[in-house]
Amino acid sequence: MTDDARGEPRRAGRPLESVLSRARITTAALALITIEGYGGFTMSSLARTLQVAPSALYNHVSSKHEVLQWLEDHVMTMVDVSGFGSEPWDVAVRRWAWSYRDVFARHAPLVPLVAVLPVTGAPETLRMYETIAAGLAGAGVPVESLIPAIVAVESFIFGSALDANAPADIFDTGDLADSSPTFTAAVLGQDRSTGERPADVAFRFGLEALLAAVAATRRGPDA
Amino acid sequence: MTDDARGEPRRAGRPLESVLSRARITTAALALITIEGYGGFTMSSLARTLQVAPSALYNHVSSKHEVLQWLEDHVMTMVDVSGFGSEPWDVAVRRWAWSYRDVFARHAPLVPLVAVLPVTGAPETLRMYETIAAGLAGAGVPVESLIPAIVAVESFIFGSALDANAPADIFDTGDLADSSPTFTAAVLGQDRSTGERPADVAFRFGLEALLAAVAATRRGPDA
DNA sequence: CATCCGAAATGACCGGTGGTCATTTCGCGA
DNA sequence: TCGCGAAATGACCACCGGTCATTTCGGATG
Repeated sequence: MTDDARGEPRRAGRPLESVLSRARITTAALALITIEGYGGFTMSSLARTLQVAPSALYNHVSSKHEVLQWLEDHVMTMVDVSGFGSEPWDVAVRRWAWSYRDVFARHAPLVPLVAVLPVTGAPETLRMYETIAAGLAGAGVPVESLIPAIVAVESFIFGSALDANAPADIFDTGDLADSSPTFTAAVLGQDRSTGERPADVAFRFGLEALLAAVAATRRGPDA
Repeated sequence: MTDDARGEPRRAGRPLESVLSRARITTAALALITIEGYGGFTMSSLARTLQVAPSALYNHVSSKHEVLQWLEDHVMTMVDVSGFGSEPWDVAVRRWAWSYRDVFARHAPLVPLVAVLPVTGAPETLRMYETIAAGLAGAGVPVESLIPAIVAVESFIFGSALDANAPADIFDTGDLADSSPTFTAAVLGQDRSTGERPADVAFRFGLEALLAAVAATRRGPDA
């Protein structure tokens, strides 16, 4: 064959003006989900939003799962990493973690995906990881502790994001209260003096615990 | 009347007295999932396993979601709480937490359900909570700290169960390595001297951090 | 200008899903 | 003996994600 861009990165022929693209699909998906929720998010509804036949989507996307992966990577840009570089490391981590949890509490169905999604093909997610890793490394966390620390905090965040969607009466023991006296007492004995949601209290407790453990791994700026 | 001569002589005459029941459905569901995985678990396949028409299930169950909730409660009995009452509190919690994570790593699709499932109607789950609460209370954890502590540890376990299903190369930065030097170095710099899986290293790190925080809330037996 | 390439959109179509419903099948108690 | 009612049935539904042969049409080529 000649060099006329058969498989060239330069598009040989660009006949139709890209009605569909990763960015457009992702944006439309996010808009649709924000309005309708994940329950109403189907390939048909997404196509309808884009003024396109459902099957046209499959010229740009290999599966619905892939759309959700794109969406996940986009959602990750909403996580607040602004503390890194401008604040003490622990303040930055707190701001990041709370924001991270809040964002994915609003997108809980994405949690099982992001937990197993390779960073390849998720550039925004990787960008966030780089920011966190650099921030922690700069704070003196040794290289070999970086990944375990990040994964542990992240796992806690994912679980907490799911938990944040639990109904308020999740621990109502109802007519089984007799068979679980200690637990029932614990539910009743929660500190309700601050107006904080129970899920937030638990999140603070766990986050501070992890923060302390990360702090304990730190080495001074010199060797 | 065309239904006999089906190999099974006692096919007919079974309509009364519990051909289907919560226990039977749950057991069959677990067996089916153990063999086929969650991908192959449908109401049709479940009904086939039970030698019953799919619609017959709906006389005993209101939705597939409910079947999964029953299953979740049953799966909870596989979590090892044997340490409570026979071992020091921290040993008991460690055994429980590792077992809890392992069980739900094998049943990851149930994690988003159990995270928001009210304990009412999940008696086995409640039994476990009671055991944990009593164990911690007996160790001196004050009542008002019980729920936050349990929820925090549980959230961490759920997130870690999802994480345990991540592919080994999840952090492979590939051709984006240049743009994420610190993170890439961290991935390469993981301590591989022990043969432990990265997910296990992270889980240990987080669990010990939470354990230390729980220990810090303890009060002496008096007061 | 006439031609043709090929990426992208189309719409019919597929197998399978969870779920509903009118109907039938009996064991059992009156 | 007979009818009640729990339980199983099978046809049926709307909708899902996904496939495929076909059509459209902008733009590069000569």
